Amino acid sequence: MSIRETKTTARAETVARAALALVDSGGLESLTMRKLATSLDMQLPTIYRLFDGKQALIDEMAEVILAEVPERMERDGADWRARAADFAKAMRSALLAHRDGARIVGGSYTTKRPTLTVAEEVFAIWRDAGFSPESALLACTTLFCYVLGEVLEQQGADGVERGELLAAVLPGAAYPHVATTPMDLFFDFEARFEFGLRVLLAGLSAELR
Amino acid sequence: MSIRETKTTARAETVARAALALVDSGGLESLTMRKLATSLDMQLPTIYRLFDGKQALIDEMAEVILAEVPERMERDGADWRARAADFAKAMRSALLAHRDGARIVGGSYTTKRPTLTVAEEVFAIWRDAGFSPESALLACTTLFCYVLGEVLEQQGADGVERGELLAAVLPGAAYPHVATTPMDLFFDFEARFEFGLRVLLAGLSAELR
DNA sequence: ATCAGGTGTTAACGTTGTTAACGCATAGAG
DNA sequence: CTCTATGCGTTAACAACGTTAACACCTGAT
Repeated sequence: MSIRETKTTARAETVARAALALVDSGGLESLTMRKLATSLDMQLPTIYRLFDGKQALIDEMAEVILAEVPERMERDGADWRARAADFAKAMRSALLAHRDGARIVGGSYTTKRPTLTVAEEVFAIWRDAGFSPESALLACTTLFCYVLGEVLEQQGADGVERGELLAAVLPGAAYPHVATTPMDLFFDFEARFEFGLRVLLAGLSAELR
Repeated sequence: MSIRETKTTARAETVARAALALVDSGGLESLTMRKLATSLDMQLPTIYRLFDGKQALIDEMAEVILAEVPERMERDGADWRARAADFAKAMRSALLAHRDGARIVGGSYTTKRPTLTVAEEVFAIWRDAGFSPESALLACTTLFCYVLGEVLEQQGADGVERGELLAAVLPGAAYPHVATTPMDLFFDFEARFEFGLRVLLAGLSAELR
């Protein structure tokens, strides 16, 4: 029955949200089926009645994260470049909104409604701009992979002491170029994203001609 | 003593290579300290004398993967665009050379010699092309993150049945743009990478001016 | 010959993901 | 109203995992 089906998935979504809260406070490695169960005042095997296993849980968590992407889009630009930038920023902020968000999304593979909704909206951006269906798909995957990789690196650097990297760079005789680059920028992830997004949009402009 | 130090790291590298062989045949989740020990005919705690824990092992594996990047570069182009493409292809093939290679590299964070060697060589590409130190760094991180994200998606799609995705797309009334895009291209990762690389290089050309 | 420091081994601890088996309630059929 | 079947929650347990303490060994310097 359709009503019972939505009821079940709504429950699964609640559990996935609780799992995300656990990850937010302790990182992905701290996510445990037992902790999740006690945080929800339910018993362990009850969770296995909602998900086929831990990976299915993580897939649902990825879905919850991606579902926030359309909500974070502003859609105020008519220009396709503004619309694409809008999407990229929304996806980035959705991934950053939860600790290890990029690892959760990148490690799962899903084909449910939120993913398709995002895909539909993003395809429209490039189709409206005049890209061919093939180029629109490729533009979509390129931007998606870049944002995913960038946030992955940012969230992976969270637990790392920056002095460690900067100190390793100091013995500069062997690495002259490394020694003369401003490594503070390496940790300025806003600047990195701004640069990468600008470069990608410029490249896509060239592709359009 | 320096000799003893290199001796130890050479042993650690051997163990990391054996771990990579295990991952190659069974995926990253199948990597177990116990299996690794028996595959090397050594006892479990011996491995803990070489690595502080499983994450340190994975860091070393990432280092082994990245160490192959310079070896895979051809360095036959004088044009900075050819050199940058050379690096990107070398990094991609190094990540693809081992199952879950992108997850291993993306999930670890290291500052040892192979990483710095790669960084040095890649920085040189853009510095020689006339980029400022800041732009060279940002160009490097942008390209790195894109390649990482792209390979991550490719290797994540390995275990997925393609018909599943294509079938999910079929109920096309709700998703007109999705339904009219050639989804086979989604799994043509060579074409995806070629497109993304071209776009990035075009965008970086624009940045140079 | 003695002693110290690194190397390998045995055994175990606490946790993890996952599942089998059982009891309960609730709803539909007679 | 009674009987029955179907789904849900609970108890208990399994096998496997990462990690570490304790001990035995061997080698090389004093």
